[in-house]
Amino acid sequence: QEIWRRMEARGDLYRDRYEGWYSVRDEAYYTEGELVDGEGETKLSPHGTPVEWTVEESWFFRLSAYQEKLLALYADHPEFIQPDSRRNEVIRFAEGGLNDLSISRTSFDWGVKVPGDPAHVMYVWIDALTNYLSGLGFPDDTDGLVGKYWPADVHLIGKDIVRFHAVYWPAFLLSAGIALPKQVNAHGFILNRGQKESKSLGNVTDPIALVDRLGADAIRYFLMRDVSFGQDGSISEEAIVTRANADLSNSFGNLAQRALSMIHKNLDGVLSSDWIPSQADTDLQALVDTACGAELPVAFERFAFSQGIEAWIRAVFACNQYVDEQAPWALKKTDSARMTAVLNQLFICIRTLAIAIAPVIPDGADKLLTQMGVDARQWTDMNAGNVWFEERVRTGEPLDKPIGIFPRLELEETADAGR
RNA sequence: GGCGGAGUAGCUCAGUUGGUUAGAGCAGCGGAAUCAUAAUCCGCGUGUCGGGGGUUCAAGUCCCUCCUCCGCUACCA
Repeated sequence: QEIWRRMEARGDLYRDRYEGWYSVRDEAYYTEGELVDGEGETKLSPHGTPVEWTVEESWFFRLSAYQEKLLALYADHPEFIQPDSRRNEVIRFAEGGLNDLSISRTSFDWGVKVPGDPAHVMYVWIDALTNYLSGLGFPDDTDGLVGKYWPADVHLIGKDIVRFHAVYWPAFLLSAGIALPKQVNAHGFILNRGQKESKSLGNVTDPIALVDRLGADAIRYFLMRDVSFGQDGSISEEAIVTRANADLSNSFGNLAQRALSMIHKNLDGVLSSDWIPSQADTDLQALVDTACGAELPVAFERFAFSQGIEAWIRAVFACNQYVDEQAPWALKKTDSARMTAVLNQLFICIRTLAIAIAPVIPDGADKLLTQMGVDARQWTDMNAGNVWFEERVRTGEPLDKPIGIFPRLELEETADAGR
């Protein structure tokens, strides 16, 4: 209501009659062109619901007055709408002319009352979008939440609601004299085997059941790794299992398992800093540090999750390669000092890898680091040298026999592969 | 209809402002190794870069046109 009052004070609200084809079931008006012919003389909405010519008193927002301001905003702040393809769409839409918005209804009474006009309740755009602010307590800010969290860094939304967030919402805020969010970033849809999920097709995935079968880590990893953020992505159980087994079980999980096992068996689980790194060791650590401390975070910052994870998995590959080249199981008989160096070096790298990927697979990363005896409080100093390692060595806590963190996933035998 | 995006190896995709023999992962084939979750490592790709035409010394990368798919938006009647 406060925002409403501010917009009204600005002179951007006015009352008028609204008439048009209205569908009670859809709670929406349609233009003549959108209607389809029904039986006889009747008209139907695009969704096939009945419509009738309705005349209603309604409050309007002068969206038309904000066309130029919005276009200037898009031009001055290219990052306001991302990705570029969506930005383009919005600009074209705004250039095509903005009509004033009907923002109140009298046909139902549940909802936020219009100040000074109790017969009207606010329509969905107003009360839904303002939740971003009212959820923080606005206009009251005794908790300091509004000051702390607004303006938002980014509205991360689905591509189907770009217009509300990139056109209507900033216009409302401009009118009410409130700071705009810094960015609206639209992601794509997840498609089931390339098809949009729908009730009528009966191909809706139950996310809870999927998590029960495969685990949240595997699904999160797949979505972040295989779906190019901003575009639609195709999902299937086979694809998730294939990806999780290849990267998490075979490459990363097995790397941890083989390294920790050797530390447990050959060093009695005891870590040591009493070794001098060779060229191969420092090379490996540099590669891992660059991937985890620079490439991944930089990519994540730009919402390029798949690219960030790609850098990470390359570091995992490098570690496996290192293990094979150094062959600590052979060093065990020939050069136990060197074996100690190799295994401790691996321990250091595995920790870095686990911390870097923790946002994507928090459960597995947490289990692994706990198993390694790495204090969760040390997760943040990924780039602060190896101080943590000295501390870890000093504790003298031996590693127990490691337990596999990412068991290979199996597809359900049941031949529901048809769908 | 208008505007925009996409069409690259069996699959999922990368390919900077046009420039050496077009790349990665997965899958597949061959080999090594045996510490490890039958996991790992090494080697192996003759792809009409959607079709056709053009510009250029040189085009997946620019221009024209056509085909297919997708998104946003409009409409004569």
